Amino acid sequence: MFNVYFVQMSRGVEWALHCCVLLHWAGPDAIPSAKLAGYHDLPPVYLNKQLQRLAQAGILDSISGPNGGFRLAKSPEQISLMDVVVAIEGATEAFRCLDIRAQGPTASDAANTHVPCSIATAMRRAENAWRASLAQQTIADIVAASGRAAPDAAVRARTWFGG
Amino acid sequence: MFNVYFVQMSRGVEWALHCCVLLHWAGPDAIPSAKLAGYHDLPPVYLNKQLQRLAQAGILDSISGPNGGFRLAKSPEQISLMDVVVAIEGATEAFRCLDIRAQGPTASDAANTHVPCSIATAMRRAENAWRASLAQQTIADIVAASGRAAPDAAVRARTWFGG
DNA sequence: GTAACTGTACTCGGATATTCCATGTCCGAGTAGGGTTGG
DNA sequence: CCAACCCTACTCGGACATGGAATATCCGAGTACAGTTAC
Repeated sequence: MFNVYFVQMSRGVEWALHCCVLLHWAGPDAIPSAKLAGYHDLPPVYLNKQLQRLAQAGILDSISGPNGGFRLAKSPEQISLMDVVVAIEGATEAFRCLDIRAQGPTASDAANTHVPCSIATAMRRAENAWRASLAQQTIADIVAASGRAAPDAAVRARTWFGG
Repeated sequence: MFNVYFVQMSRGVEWALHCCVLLHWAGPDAIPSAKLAGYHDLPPVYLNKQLQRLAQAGILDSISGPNGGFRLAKSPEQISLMDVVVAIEGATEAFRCLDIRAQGPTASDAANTHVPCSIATAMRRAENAWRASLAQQTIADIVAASGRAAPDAAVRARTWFGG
């Protein structure tokens, strides 16, 4: 019925978030994945794979050929952290409930199968809190916070990509 | 500096929570891991491994020898879901920050290294919401909710373990 | 001089190895209880 | 009959295989620009 675990959140999520911020700072031109990877010494082809997922999710535009690359498909205000997590990790519930109550000698007890599992409910409550927090925060918030913490970061990034 | 991902929450967490509830229902006597496993058709030895961690965390008492097994070391009110998650998964932050800012050509920029990563901060905020929800809920709450949903569950479990 | 064409270099995109961690298993250490034997 | 001893069975506990997913990589498809050539 329910399946509950935590799926691993790959480090690709962190990469993707950084790239979204960098793409915003870099400006409207498309940036090749290799160049984005070079900014943080990430494996270029693997980063490309993560950016593909963002593109499929409609968060980025992908442009082939010379002068191609990736660029933001929406404004930073329209991209929540939840969107990025879902794009990379998939829409599967982080906490899947196996409903192990349905296994074993007591599985046939009628009361079990028609009543939601209290443990799944409790874990889902916690997960929903996590999701709500992610959904509230956007790339624009990250950009703003970074701007306050290190005002020159945007200029440095833009310079690096521009040259 | 920081390392941020989501570590996988093993299904062992779900098993552990179910076992805590079952141990409460079963009464003060120790229950062998094999018998707990049989209740939900779980791999006995592997479940034992998870229960070991709960014992090391002080959530369960482990008793060797005949008539041995595991029993709750605290009252259900004193065991939060967070305690169980930490016991199984370890105390590592679920979201580890790799701080990829410290890599690559811009790593030497002084401003970067002394300022907290905005992305790590945002992700940690979400994770803290998750942890807070887990910390608020206890095994006693699960027991109470299960009792409301299926009043005979406790009796059935006790009977099964007693016989 | 202009325009069409061709070739090249560069980009994404999906199919393919590799590594690592959760999962699952096996055997050893320790213990409590019962049976046995000697007094 | 009683008590001390030993032996067996049962439990946890840590060390050892296995599988699957995340990680990393390679090669093919498509495209835009530049150079070339024909008119």
